[in-house]
Amino acid sequence: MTTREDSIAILRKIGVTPSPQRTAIYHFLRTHAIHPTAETIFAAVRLEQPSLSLTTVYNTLKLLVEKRAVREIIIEGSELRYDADMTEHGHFKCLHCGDVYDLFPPDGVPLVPSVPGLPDDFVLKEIQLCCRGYCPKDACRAAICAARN
Amino acid sequence: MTTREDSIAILRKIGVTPSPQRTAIYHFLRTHAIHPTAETIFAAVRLEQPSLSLTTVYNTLKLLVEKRAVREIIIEGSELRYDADMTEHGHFKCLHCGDVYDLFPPDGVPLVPSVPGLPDDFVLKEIQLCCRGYCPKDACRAAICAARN
DNA sequence: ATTCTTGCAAATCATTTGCACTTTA
DNA sequence: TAAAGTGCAAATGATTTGCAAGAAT
Repeated sequence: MTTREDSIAILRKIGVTPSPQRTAIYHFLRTHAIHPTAETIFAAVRLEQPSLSLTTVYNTLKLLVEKRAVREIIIEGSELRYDADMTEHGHFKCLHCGDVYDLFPPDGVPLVPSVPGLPDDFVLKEIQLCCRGYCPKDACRAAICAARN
Repeated sequence: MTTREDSIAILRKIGVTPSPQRTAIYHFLRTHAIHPTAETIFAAVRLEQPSLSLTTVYNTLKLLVEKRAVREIIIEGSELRYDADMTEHGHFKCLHCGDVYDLFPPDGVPLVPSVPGLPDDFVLKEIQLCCRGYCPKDACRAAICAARN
């Protein structure tokens, strides 16, 4: 489940005091798998916590990333996005509509089975896979031809 | 070869007027596979062109990316890096020393053989693969244990 | 002479920092 | 009441934009 209680329990487990702000931010991330930016999180959580500051959003995100409860993902330069789903998965960004999709490999299949060209003496800790292309929406399919210029 | 003449010829071929600034920027990228930031390029090219402005570096990079002569790569958030090598390859960043390595798959092996979890009706245009871990340098290997905290 | 290219200065956007205030243990 | 957490305002860093001056066709 993904109740607020669960989110609080996880925060406690990782040694983060579940203040109202932190709880709201983390719970928002857990219930909205939309890879939000700090700004998006701020706008959303502010609705229930009008006194919330952007600084607190940044502080909390930094803390959660350090505690490995949240992952920073890079989909395009210049802004970081956040994801509370720590299972291994990649991302796909539609070049037309801009939507970002999660790519979950089927059970038992690693996201990247092996990294071609990585020498044996390198120690791999994490993989970021981000693909770009066109999603199946009609408008986006139509844009494929237009992009061939 | 990677002579200045070659760089100029490529710029001509893609319809970019090879001004001294553009030529110097593009040639720097072609001869320094170090994934430089705009700032790094600026500092380097400025040595031979003291009047060069950072704006011109950004303008030129944007133009070269549009013309697909250069690729924007994202290795960590907050800054874009540039790469004139358009062959398919990934990157590996050492979490200890910060060095970025290219990952060239052996001949005939695709960088990512298939993307697990990508539905058939998505059209794939490009893949960015960025790995993190520890490189084989002694100091970096030693840092692996320290990181287990 | 018109268009392209450059470069300065100012603007913008995401993020961080310094510090004072508030809350909590 | 000491420590932790929050939030405002200012600072920073990367990039973009507006615009005037210079170079090229």
